[in-house]
Amino acid sequence: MEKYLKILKEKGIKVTAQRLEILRFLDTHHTHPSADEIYIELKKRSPALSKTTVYNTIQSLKEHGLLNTVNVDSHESRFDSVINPHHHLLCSACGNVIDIEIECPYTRKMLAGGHRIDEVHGYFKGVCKDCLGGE
Amino acid sequence: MEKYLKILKEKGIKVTAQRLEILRFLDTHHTHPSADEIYIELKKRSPALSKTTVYNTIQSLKEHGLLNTVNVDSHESRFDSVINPHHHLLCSACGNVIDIEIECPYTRKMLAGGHRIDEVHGYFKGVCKDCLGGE
DNA sequence: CTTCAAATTGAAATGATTACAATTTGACAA
DNA sequence: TTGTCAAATTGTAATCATTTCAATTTGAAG
Ligand SMILES: [Mn+2]
Ligand SMILES: [Mn+2]
Ligand SMILES: [Zn+2]
Ligand SMILES: [Zn+2]
Repeated sequence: MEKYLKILKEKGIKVTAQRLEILRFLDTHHTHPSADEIYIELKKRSPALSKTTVYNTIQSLKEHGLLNTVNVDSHESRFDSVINPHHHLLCSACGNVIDIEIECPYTRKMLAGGHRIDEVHGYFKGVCKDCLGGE
Repeated sequence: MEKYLKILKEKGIKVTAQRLEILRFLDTHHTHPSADEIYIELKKRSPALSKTTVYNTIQSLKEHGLLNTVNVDSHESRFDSVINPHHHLLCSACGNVIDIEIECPYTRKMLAGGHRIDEVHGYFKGVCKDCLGGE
């Protein structure tokens, strides 16, 4: 509650009820939701919410470094308020996007072949541990 | 010419003029073109070409392992007939997609945290060597 | 309380991709 | 060579995520 208000104020982002709700949702649901999933869920408690506001807020939070976009699924973007560098797996069985914490040396930003690297995205496609029916 | 005909026959893909042209274009232009770029370019010499055919052919070639999709640019897919595993950089200055040949241990498919990995995609965003104006 | 730039809203536009039905074509056999 | 037919091609229309836009509302400052 106060936590999100504080985050917005620290970043100098104007505080609105919609931004607080979206920020809270992302912070309490680490499921890498799409814009539509955020919209559907929050509209239950805030029926006046507009999908445009979801997109606007996502962009604002992204510009201030409070969330990252996950494009492992090419047909829609997903969003992640966990901003420490990590990779993602899209499970073709359950559709979930799962965090992959691997020690890839390129997880941290650096130079590769003379190019300047600003962002690193590691995307895997496969079948998650749970769907494999493992022990 | 004969090269592409041979490739299609070996894979058991029915040979058509459109498939030969698209395959040749991808093999001679390693620029990671979008479906629209392939369409625009080939339509110059084959005015009857349909964009649907470009999409259909891309899917067919992909299913037979003759091309990969590059989704470093979230708003449109790009295509690559170089099928050995490698990563990609999207330059925010010139818009080009450049191959990144790095020794990431996850370039080859393997298991990570109990999940089964079928595809590995490494996407970088930044500014390419040429646009940096470096020596 | 007033003010006003910024945020929100809903509707319309955009743009990549897919679905579909009619037409054409490639491979094969007569 | 010709006939056949499943598969490929084509153009149009539909889909769907995302963006644009103008009107309305709201948060923060004074
Ligand atoms: Mn994540
Ligand atoms: Mn490539
Ligand atoms: Zn799964
Ligand atoms: Zn460049």
